Amino acid sequence: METFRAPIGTHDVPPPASAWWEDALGRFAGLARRSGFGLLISPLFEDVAVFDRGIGATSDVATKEMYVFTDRGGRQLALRPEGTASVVRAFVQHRPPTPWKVWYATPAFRYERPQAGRYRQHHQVGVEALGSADPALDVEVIALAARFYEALGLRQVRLLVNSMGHPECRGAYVALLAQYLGAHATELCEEHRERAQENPLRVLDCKRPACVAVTERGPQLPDHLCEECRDHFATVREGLASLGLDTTLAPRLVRGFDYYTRTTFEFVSDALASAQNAIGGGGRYDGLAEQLGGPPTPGVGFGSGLERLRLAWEAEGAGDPAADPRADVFVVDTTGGQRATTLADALRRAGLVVERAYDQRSMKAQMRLADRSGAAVAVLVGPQELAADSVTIRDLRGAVEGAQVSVPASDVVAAVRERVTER
RNA sequence: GUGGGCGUAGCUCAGUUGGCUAGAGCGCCAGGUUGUGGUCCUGGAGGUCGCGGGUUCGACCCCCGUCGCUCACCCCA
Repeated sequence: METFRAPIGTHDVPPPASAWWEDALGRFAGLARRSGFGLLISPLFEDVAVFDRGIGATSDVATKEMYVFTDRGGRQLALRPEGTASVVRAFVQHRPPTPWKVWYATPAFRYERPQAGRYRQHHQVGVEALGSADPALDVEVIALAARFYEALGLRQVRLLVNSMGHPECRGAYVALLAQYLGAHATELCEEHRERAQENPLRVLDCKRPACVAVTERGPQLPDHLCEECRDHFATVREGLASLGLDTTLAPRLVRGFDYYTRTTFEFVSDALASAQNAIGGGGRYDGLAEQLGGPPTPGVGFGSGLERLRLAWEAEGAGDPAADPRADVFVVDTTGGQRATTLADALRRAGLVVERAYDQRSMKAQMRLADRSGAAVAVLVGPQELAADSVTIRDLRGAVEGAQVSVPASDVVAAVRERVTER
């Protein structure tokens, strides 16, 4: 019989490890809600042009990493490779009142070779805020990410910031950079020797020593911003500082999507040894709504990868490994299981976490399962209890471990609750 | 796309210079216990040694191919 595996680059998160995901998603939802972000549900796939025009048709992600397919109606669609473009598409489609603040949790798909902290399907949480250019919104978005990491117990996180200016001052800088790179073309790495003029900003991102040596001595983005962009960036940094959030200026941080303007930022985990140490990132994208056919609308947001957060969390030893969800009570029934069905239902309706055995197992086997379930008490039903319409409640843990008492079946919820809340 | 490492039980792994019915721990199941868990003792189930081909009297071991996992480059979460 042929066996199947999850497709290359994808993975399952079975329990108990998935408990961490539930916890992280819950914390993120709470933080977002308290900051006035509402949940946006949107399709996993879009017209491929949403991403081409959104993240930039020349970007690596758009050119060679997208899962593109043609549906039965001949439409060219793509699985979302990142979160922002879809959100802005939804904004343009619905034209909600601004500021429009939404959060999301979504898988993202990129066709690339998997390695540590990199998958073909990964999962992101993020927020987007459209309709305001106020630097206070940049601060709010970045702070939300920082508070999320704190809430997960992460400590070894650094915040890198940069500003890419708006199209005009960046244009002037890019021209300057192109000229500089042209003069030093022979010193660049092999890949960029030819291609530097196509997209000069990309060279800033290159980690090869040859390129780094050239770009770190060349013109720096933050030094060439117009006055407005310079002020905006300064206000963002001051705002972050006022919240106790330290920033590291990263003048060559440009990130891989073309839509960014002004503020860009990246959170890196110093606990991750691999090259994939960015646990979250984002920035401003003041021209993106217009790119997608909407009115000129400023926007800012971030996305964070759950798989990498989990890796960072593990690397930091930030918490206990996910434990099995503990049961409150385990129902043992040696009379066939019908009583277990009704007792479990009653106890669950009372809000307790209830487990039971199946397949008419022996008393010993059921008690062993009860013990391993972590339940504080076992509710036992045998022929005697069945005849008397009672149950035996046995304490499995704590000071009174092993003690047991018989109660009428009608009192089971109260009797169990009393013992469970005690622990 | 390119390169390195690795594929033996559900999991983590041993397996000698190629040589007997391929092992251990954990987990799982049963018994020791005339209704009662953990610790302990005993027993049991479970493996086409990733797959295909080759060398050999003989392959888990050597060779080739292939698939998968993993790490790295590029880029990103």
